[in-house]
Amino acid sequence: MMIDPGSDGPITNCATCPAGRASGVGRGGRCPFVARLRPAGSYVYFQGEPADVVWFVKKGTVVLSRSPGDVAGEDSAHAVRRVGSFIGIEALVSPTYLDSARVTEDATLCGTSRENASLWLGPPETPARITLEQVLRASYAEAPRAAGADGSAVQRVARWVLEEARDGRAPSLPRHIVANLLGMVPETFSRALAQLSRRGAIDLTRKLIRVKDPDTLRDLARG
Amino acid sequence: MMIDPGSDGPITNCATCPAGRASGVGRGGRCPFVARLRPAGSYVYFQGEPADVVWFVKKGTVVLSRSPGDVAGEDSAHAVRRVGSFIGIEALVSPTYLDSARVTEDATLCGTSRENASLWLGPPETPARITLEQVLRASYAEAPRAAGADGSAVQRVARWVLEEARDGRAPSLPRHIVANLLGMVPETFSRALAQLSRRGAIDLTRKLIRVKDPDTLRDLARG
DNA sequence: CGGCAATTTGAACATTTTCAATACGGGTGG
DNA sequence: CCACCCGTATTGAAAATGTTCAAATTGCCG
Repeated sequence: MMIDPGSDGPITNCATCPAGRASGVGRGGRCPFVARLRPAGSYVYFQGEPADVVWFVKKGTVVLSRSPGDVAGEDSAHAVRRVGSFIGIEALVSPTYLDSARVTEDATLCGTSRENASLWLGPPETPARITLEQVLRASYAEAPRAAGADGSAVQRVARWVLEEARDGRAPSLPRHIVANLLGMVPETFSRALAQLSRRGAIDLTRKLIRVKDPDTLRDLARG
Repeated sequence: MMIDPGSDGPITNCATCPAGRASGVGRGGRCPFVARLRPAGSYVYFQGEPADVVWFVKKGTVVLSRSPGDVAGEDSAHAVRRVGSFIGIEALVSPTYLDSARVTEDATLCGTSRENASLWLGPPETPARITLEQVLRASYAEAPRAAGADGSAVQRVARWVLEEARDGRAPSLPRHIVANLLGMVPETFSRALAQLSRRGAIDLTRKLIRVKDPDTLRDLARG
């Protein structure tokens, strides 16, 4: 399907590739990324696999999808990556891939191991690197938001409680904001919380949510 | 509202701050970021304003929200940023802020101008910087997805068509993937497209979507 | 103690999803 | 070159889910 023709300008040459240029290709530098062809329909990696390779898209289109919890069917795409994007870059901050990547248009991808990517990025503790890592962590922490896209209100709320309670966070956020974050109106949020409470998964007062029965909660989160 | 107490560990000292350490504070370095106090309820910046300052959260909580199109009311929060996060970091890749940032828990924020931040990050065209910039661009390109959170199916689809057609992109994505991206089932996507076509906003064939009347389309996107 | 704002509850309403059936288009083999 | 087949996209009607609007409740603060 197309929306007006319009071309996507594949990158064919390391000298015109941002990664290549940053590596100093042509000025004696060497780029650690090596190109591979991937046909439309193939998967580059799956959610949950060890994140061993970082990729860069030189040509084609890749769709990222994430399924709440475990390994994915092919549900819930959440982003499209085209020429000039890194994919699997979460390898820098996560031991496993956080989503699955599927080629939807024949692609040329340049890949390199996590170690080489890390070397390539230069010393840790430099401003650019800590910033990069923080930004990556922040993007991928938005997992709940991605999960928010699908599932019933009760499931999303259950997932959110699980997620937030896991690291003992104390959001102190007004309910209507949380509701918003989860993509629902405050009334719906309230009802969902009430249901979680009715089923015995949480203890609920107006000011505090406490996990009472994590297993039940997990069940409710699953559906 | 809380989910179990649990502390948030504010950063009180530049020597324990990632940004401070990366700047070499204590080893003769100097961190360009300077601290400011912000009370709960205040806004740090608004969507659409010139993005002149990059912030780092040392204490407190900030909620990011984005409204499709123009300047925001306080609708549709889409992310929470806590201690250790950068906010307004889109300043590096965008002339204006892409969302509004509102403090929800008294905060200490360290800020510095875009220029200083850029200096601080080191020379452009280094691997870490081009990677950072690419990742930022990718995160913020997910705007359509954020917009996806609210509005009716027809509105979201209209917005998507507008967005994709704007830069002449040719996604060639299967419909069920696009539908997914927009947070709806393929059937709903199909119906929405049919409606857009019925109202004369687009030309629709099974394989191609062409914008026929951008104004009508914009109206439909607005609601 | 009274008033205010946030939250919860209820019932009608609107939208989206579901499930099932049909149409379309591209590719294959005759 | 055409008929047939298969997977994708579309349409229809019923059911589920979330939203809206209005009213009642709760906790906080003066």
